[in-house]
Amino acid sequence: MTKIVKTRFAPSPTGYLHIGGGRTALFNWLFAKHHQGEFLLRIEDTDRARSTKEAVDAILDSLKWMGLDWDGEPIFQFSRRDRHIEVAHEMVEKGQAYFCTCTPDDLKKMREEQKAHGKPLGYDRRCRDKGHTSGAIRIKAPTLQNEEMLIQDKVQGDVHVALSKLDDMILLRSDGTPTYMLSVVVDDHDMDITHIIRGDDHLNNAFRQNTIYNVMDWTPPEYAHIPLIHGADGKKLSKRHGAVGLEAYRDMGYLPEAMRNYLLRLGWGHGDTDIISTEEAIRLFDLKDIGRAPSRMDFSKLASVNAHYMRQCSEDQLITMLLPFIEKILGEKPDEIGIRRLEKGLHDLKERAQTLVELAQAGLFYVRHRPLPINEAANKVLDRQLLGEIRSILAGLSEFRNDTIETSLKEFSIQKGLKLGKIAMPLRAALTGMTKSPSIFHVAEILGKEETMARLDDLE
RNA sequence: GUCCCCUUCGUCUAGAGGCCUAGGACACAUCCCUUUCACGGAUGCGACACGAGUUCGAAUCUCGUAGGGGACGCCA
Repeated sequence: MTKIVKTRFAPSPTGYLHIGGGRTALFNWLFAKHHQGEFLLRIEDTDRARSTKEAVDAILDSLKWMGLDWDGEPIFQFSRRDRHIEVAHEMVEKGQAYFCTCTPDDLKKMREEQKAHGKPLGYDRRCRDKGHTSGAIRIKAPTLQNEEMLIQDKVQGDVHVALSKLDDMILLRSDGTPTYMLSVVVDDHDMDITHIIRGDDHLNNAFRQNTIYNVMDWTPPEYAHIPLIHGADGKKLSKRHGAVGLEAYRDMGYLPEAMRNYLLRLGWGHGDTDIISTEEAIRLFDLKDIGRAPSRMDFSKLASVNAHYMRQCSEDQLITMLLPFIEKILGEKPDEIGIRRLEKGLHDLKERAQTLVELAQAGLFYVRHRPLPINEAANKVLDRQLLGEIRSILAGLSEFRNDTIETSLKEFSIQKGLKLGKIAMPLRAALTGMTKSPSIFHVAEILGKEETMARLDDLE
């Protein structure tokens, strides 16, 4: 009988959810779903000084927005500290861990000396055999010469490290609180986590953590260390690359499904397919298809994926997502008439926007109150005399529809010996205040005869 | 400094020794469509980091070199 697959996402609540963290969460979620397993959320708040409630909320919000639902309640690691402490003492009793009385100052000095002599950095085990009975607790890392430890990583393959490289890390701080290194192992073990999928900045930690599994005689989980996401310049993603927190992407108007698709394809591939729905992703996801090289954030690709999902989205769903953005630009809630116009216009509008922000800007003229602000480019093409003639033609239409408007204005253009564009553009400027819009005949129909006339009259 | 990992178009990737004159997507360029902007369609630009080896044959295997990334905390 095989164990049920259990993964976990374990962010530390010291800030917003990083986009790389979002992808890690996504991979854990997909892997669990693929195997009909469980995906747990554990908040790693053992660093009391840096953990905040705000950060916890921000992380939860972002995960919810991404559509990554976890099983059960989030687990707060610090609440399990008694159990962690108990394990640390058990290791001391087993003779596999010891008390250390070195001060941070001592250690700093030690490291400086190691650096100065070009020696490998690491604790020199000076307290190991002193038999102290208080202080911080350190694990006794195996010291066999010429031996190595092997980790069969699902992404990185076989990775070997010489045991001599593992130092006696701290399990319990001198104030009695457990460290991350101890807590993760105890929690992952107690929670029956079968697969640890995390950033490859933790690859080295896997070896150190395995020494704890070994001492406790526990079976280590499977590891999958995924490469990090870099900025467009190939450097570690940081604030100077622009958006790093997931909530920033929400505010820039990206759709959750687009985000999932884009992040999935960053470092994971399935043949030539670029557009992969979440359902497909669950079906196809496999750790062996994760690449081993770090990948770079590409905003234009994200935008194009987003455009795809916006086009695919029903007008119904789209308007719900769009309204907050409209409201933000407008500075107030649009009225019912405006919303209805906008909704009708969405079908044509969504073809020409890549984000909800762009879509909101492009559709703003539907919800704006008269008189409409006219931008500079539009002002240049406003031929008031010609618009006057256009107005009288439109005024004469008994049926105010896309096709009747177009036909009448085409006739007019032939009559005047003008290209249709010469007529359509001033009308566009007058009705939208811009020089870019969907078919202006269609726009006029949606605005309705009354509003169209009124907007033309506003120009006089 | 020490250890670990990585390396196909600008970017994300396909590629498991002959199917590769290396495929797709995004970006870019040109053209078509067209009332503007988009969408759509067509074409183009463009990569196996380098050097040795193994082999009849290497993007694919081996070894070096170079470059990039990560880690070395009483942070996570």
